Order: sequence, then structure tokens, then C-alpha cells
Amino acid sequence: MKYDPSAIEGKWQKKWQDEKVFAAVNGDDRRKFYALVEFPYPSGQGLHVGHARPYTAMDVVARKKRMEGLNVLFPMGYDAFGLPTENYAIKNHIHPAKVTHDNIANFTRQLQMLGYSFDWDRVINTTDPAYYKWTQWIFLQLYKKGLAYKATMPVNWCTSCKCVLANEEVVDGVCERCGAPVIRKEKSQWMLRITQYAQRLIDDLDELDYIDRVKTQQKNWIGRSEGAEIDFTATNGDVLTVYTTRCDTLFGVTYMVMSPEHTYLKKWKDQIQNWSEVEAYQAEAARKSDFERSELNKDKTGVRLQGIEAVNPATGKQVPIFVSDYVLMGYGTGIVMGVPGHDQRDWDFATKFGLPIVEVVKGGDVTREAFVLKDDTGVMVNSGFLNGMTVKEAIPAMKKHVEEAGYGHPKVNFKLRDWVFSRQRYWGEPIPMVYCEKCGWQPISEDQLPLLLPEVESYEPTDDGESPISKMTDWVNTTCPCCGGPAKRETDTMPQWAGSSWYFLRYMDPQNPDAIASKEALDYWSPVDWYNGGMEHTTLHLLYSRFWHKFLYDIGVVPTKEPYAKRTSHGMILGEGGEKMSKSRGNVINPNDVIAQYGADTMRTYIMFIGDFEKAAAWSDNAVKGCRRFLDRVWNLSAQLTDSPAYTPANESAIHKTIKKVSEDIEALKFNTAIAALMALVNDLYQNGCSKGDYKTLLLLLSPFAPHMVEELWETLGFNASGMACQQSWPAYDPAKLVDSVVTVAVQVGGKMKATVQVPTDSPEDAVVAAAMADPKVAKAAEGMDLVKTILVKNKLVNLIFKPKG
RNA sequence: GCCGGUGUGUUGGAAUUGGUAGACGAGACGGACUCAAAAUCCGUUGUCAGCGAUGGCGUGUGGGUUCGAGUCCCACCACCGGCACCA
Repeated sequence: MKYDPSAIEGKWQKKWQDEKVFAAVNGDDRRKFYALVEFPYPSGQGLHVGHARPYTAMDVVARKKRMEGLNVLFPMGYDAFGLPTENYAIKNHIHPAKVTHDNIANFTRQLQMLGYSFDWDRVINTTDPAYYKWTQWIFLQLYKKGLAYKATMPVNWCTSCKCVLANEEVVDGVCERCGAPVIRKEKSQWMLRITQYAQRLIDDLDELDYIDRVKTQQKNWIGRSEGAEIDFTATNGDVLTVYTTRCDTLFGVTYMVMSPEHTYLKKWKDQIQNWSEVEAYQAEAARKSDFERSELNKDKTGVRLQGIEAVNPATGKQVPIFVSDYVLMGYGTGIVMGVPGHDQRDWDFATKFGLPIVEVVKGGDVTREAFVLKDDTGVMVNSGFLNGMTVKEAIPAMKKHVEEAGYGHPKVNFKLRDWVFSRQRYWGEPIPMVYCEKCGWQPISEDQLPLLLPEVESYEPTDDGESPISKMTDWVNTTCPCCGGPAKRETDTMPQWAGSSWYFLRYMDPQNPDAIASKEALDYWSPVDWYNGGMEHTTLHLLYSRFWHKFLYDIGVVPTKEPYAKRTSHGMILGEGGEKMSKSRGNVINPNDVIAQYGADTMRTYIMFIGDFEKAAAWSDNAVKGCRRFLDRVWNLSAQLTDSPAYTPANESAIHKTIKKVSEDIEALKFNTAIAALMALVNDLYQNGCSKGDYKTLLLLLSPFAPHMVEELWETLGFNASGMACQQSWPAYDPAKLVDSVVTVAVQVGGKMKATVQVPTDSPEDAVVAAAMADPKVAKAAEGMDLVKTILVKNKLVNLIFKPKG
């Protein structure tokens, strides 16, 4: 019989589902293993090969772990709130809930066609009120602990989505989603105090098994820096606090700079003699987007304040104060001390405005550029009591000094900003807050959850920048939970990232009406043992969900400090020729087409074989054919088996080696070499003949990759007395069988490869050298020479060093 | 500019972590089967020189360490990803 995937794949998918073969069991005695992949956003385009790579990888892991006897939780769900669905709904006048429902049905069908071993009874959907009830509940807990607050501040505003974006969602000055320019806009927003967790989000990375590039990227994003805050005094008596990482250069300060947004400016209005000039500069700065301010305009601009100066606390000298947009209000204190000798930006500014440049660290030429080195090569000069110290000595000395003198203290700063949590859109979780003129913002009572998203006529974003829900006066007008008077509901909704910040917890107990999940379920399954997902989520989803989880830990809801014990990441799948897959390039591969042409098992095997899992890989139709050929060869081999249940002696060592290789490679994400090893084994089995015993092991090793085909063969060959292939124990190897009786040893002469010789395994050095010397090529090289040294690498290599005789 | 990563045949990629470079695929070429094609099966396939056995060269470039370097060290080049006026 010929291998015909279309005839067998549906049959096994149905069987796995009907018999709930992959159900995870809460509280089971077996050791648990929680394998997680990022749940998809159910877009209208359906599943693409980019999903198939991580999903197949973790499916392989999950299937292997089950065969190893573990109680595996491998769930799937849908992260369905968000803009694309809403935009589609607007365009086609279909309710987003309906769009979501249809897209989910399509995704589910596609996922099932690939034969993934998800526990389909645990599917979740972030737009389900029974789910987002708990997203809202978590928000209320954050609010109660003071971690959610409303603030009016300049925010990132996407001009096309007409919506606020988080810093993490702005890429190169444009909206991460739609590519439209992002401008600054003053808006009152719900914010989450992720900055309060900044230090812990860095520290706790140390205990986690995350790949290094994820750790470093998170650390860089959080951006910790150690420095000091130092108080200067203005001539009008106000205190000007600056943040600096180079307090050693305090004697080199020749001016101060304030951000145009600094509140002192308004306060000083009457004392600033050139106020109109300052005001004009402020207005100009406000007009620029952040992008223009940072990217395009590295040329320094600014205005000197007339009438107020600052006093350097170290020297007592007066220095001028400037306003310049190279100082950011959002970092440090919004005021910077200008040290042009040792900071390139300050040097540029000082040069432009003709300010003095004082050298306080020797080693460079401050007339040409700033000297910024922080190592031991620089020695302090022109710096009072610091003179003669290296920079490394001067920094702690100065920190100590400012603290004792009472005008400063050590300070740690982070680049991480608080998380802007409001979106002016319809398709998201309503924020369960009410505004009362008398009582201010009030949380709705928990027994009112879920606060349902109201039906509206139009999902269009409004031109005034308010959510479409704001037009639903019936819903908006409510009573104050505090005083019972008239009040209005918050009409902004939560961002896309809300529902995904805790979804892995819900899988543990997906139907629980009384809690996120039961304590027993949380205790049993926490933490996620292995989480694989895209690098693009490192500073978004991954950071946000760690933050929420730490908060839930603090309030006693979850049992672990961290949600994910292990995090790995896959590379992108590119189109044929190495270009990014996109509709406009017309090089998108649809998994359905691949399944129709070659079968799901070929799709799965190829996507694992395509290359290094962590690196980007280009699709190749020809290489897909190669994987199908491999599966055909496995299938056809079943027609020529010898009857023996034992391993064929000629294959025995190869089989044990393959078991070891495949087992280890799956754990190490080296799926490509695991499959290569299976291919090599099949080549051997064709060469040496294949017994039923040989074949059985081959099938088990192949089963995580090509499960449908393996089950079919398993059944037709009558191996199924003890159940399906996926229910068998994972094959074990015997270390004793890994070694061959004879090994091939490479012979080098002076480090150059000359020959190979066959010797019994573990031969002693003299025997190997003797065998090597017997080789004609080696013998020729040895003519007229003395053997002065030999180096033996057991069972591998021998290197012979000769010297001319005499 | 800063941080991280990568660089190996025609091609996707291997290499037990310092020990036979190019496993396993793809492609190409040759052969078998076939009236023919497809499929399948069997070979060959880094490069240069040579009819040949064989020899030289070869993992981005240049140095170094070592008996031995794709792997370690130094300097550089190219590409990819992240961050970027963060004081």
C-alpha cells in the first residue's frame, strides 16, 4: 500500500480527540510538565507557517515528555481582542465578536489539521466575558494596591489608529501595527506602575533558564543605571536636582539644562527676563514628535534663561541655565548638569553656545571632543579634593562627599517607563472604573464583574480621541459605587497585552467561575516549565506578564515569583529566497496548501528540519519534497521487515546511538539534527535489513514528528496491543551498546591529516602508534625521521611529531 | 554610537564544544528501470593541478596561542536584530 496522508491523518486526529488522549490531569501523581506556546491572535488571514514552527517544536517536546511518563499540560487559546479585528469589523460592518468567532473556528480547524496534541478541553479566549472577568479583576487588585493610576501626560498617539500606544509599541517613531506616524499628545490615561518592579524584573532573571539574548534584551530595556542626585541652588532660592552617573565631574560643570516641559519654567515666568523667547522655544519643542526630537535633530538647540542662574555646590560658582530639548522630562529629574569636557552631548551644546569647557579628567583633548572614558586611565584634575584620584576612585568618593555635605545622595535610575494602559478603542476589555464628580475615580465592586462590553452601533474611533463606547450614554452614565450619586464609566479599554499577561494561569483551571484558577491547580502546575515564543515579545508580552505575575505573587494569588521557568525563542520563517513573507511580495506559504499536497506529517517534519530552530530560515519547496521522500522511505520499509522482535545485530549500535541523539537533540531544540539522525538510520536499515524490532524503535522515535503516519503503521503492523504509539514509553538506549568494537582513528603527522587506521576500541597508545606507523603513507613520512612525540586522543586520533635524524 | 548575534560547498545547514571540516537534505551530473516521462533505485559532487595514484589549498580578512583552530585570544570587514540626546 502506498503512503497516502490524506487517507489517514483525519482518522487519527479524530481518534486522539474522541479518546482525549492528550488530556492533562489536574493533581495527578505523575510528575507534571507544562509546555507553553504563545497563543495566536486569530487574524482573518488564518494560521501561517510562522505559527507552525514554534507550535510543532513544542508539540514534539510535549509528545516526547508524555512518552517519558510525565503528566503534560500543552494548551492552546486565542488572544482575540485588538485592532485588526476591530478595523475589519469597521470596514465590513460585522460585529467584532462575530469576526472573532469565525476566525477562531478557522484557526482551530487549521491547528487540528496539523495534528497538535493540545488539550482541547482547556481552550481559552480572551474576549470571553468569563475570561476577561479575571483580567478586570486583576486590574482592580492593581488599582487597590496603588499600581494603577490615572495621569495626564504626554503620550504616544497614533494618528491613524486614533489611539494611545505604549512606549513598547512605538517603533522608529511610527505605530508598530499600522506604520502611521506617532505624535505626542497630552491625555489623561490609566497607567500601571511597572517601574516599581524594575529592580525585581532584572534581579530575578538570574534564576531563570531563559536564553541569554532574551535576558540581555530585557535588561537593556529596563535600563538600570547607578549614579547620584545632586542639588544645585538657583539664584532665586529654588533647588535644582540633577541626576548624573558621573558625579566625579561635578567640578567641570559650566552650565545647566532644563527640559522644555519642566514645571519650573512656568513657575519662574515672572523672573525670566526673556520669557517670550523661552515660551516660543517650549511651543516649538511641543510641536515636534519624539521621533523628530531624538532621531532627526541631533543638532543642539536651546535658550539661555536671563535673570536666573545656578550655583555649583562644589565650587560655589554661578553657571547659566538653559532650556533645551536634548534633555528629556521623562528620565532622571528633567534637569541636567552640563559637563562639556566629559560628555559628548554637552560638548556639542557648549561648543554651539560658546560656553567654557573645563577639563576635570586628564587623558583626552577636551578642545577637540569630550573625553568620556571611565576606566583607570583618567586622573582627576581641577577638581579640588578629587585631584589625583582615578575616575573609579573619584565616583564613590564624590558620592560620599555629597551625602555628607547634604546636597546629594546615591540614586538608581531606570529607562523603563510606566505602562500606558488605556486605549481609545472598542474591541478590548472595559476598564472597570467609574468617575464621580464628588468622589473621584472609584473601582466598581468585584461582584459586578465582568463588566460587559456594551453593544454599539459604530466601532469607528471618534475624532475627538475618545473611545466609541463614549457615545453609549446608557452605559456610560451610572451611579457612584461610593456615594450613589451620578457618575460616568471609564470608556477607554485595556490594551491588547492585558489578556495575554496572565493567560497561562487560566489554562490550569480554565472553567473556574470563582477564581483565576483554584489554588490546587496553581500549586500543581506552576510554573510553566518551558515557554517558547517570538523575540518580538521580549520587551512587550514577556515583560508585562512577568510584572503581573510578580504582582499576583505579592498579593498571594500565585505560588511562584516567576511565571516561566524556561524561555526559548524561534527564528522567523522567510519566503523562498530569504525575503520576509508578505502578501505584497506574494511569497506567503499557507500551511493548508502544504498539507494538501504532502500531508501534515511532511509539513511538521520539514518545518523542524528546515534549519537551526533559533535562526531565521528560508522556505524551500524542494526541501519539503525531500522530507516527504523520507517519510515515503519509512513507509515503504514496512513492507520488507524481517520477523525478529530483536534488533538486527548490524543495526544495534546505530539504533542505540540514534535513540540517544534524538532524545538529547529534542531537549536542546536541535530538531534539525534529530531528523537528520533518523534519516541516516533509515538509510542504514535499508542497507542492513530491518527487523520488526528495529522498525518499532524507529517509529517511536519518529512519532513526535510524524505522528499520524506512525500511528497508522503501528496499527497495521499489529504493534498496538498496548495502545497507540503515542502512548508507548520513549525508547531507552543502553550506553554499553553505543561503543563499537573497532574504531577508526585519524592519524596526523605534525598536525596534518595523513591517514586513518582501524584499531580495537580503547587500544593503548603504543598499539595505536604501531598501527599508524604501519600505514604506508605514514611510513613514508617517517623515513629518515625520529619520532619525538605522540599525542593520543583515545579512539579518535593520534598525532605523530617527527624530527629529522641526527 | 551602544548592546546582542551571525559569517562554513551551488544551496538549507552539520561538526561529540580544541581532535578526520562539509553529517543529513536540496540541486546538479552519470547510470539502472521504462517505448517514453514521472516516481523509484544505485553512483558522483569543496576547490586547484594531474590521465592517474597523488599532492597543494580551503570555514569573512589579517595576526596570535597550540602537537593540532570552523571552534580560543587580539585587530579588522560585512550582514542581521535590539536600543539610542537615558545625563
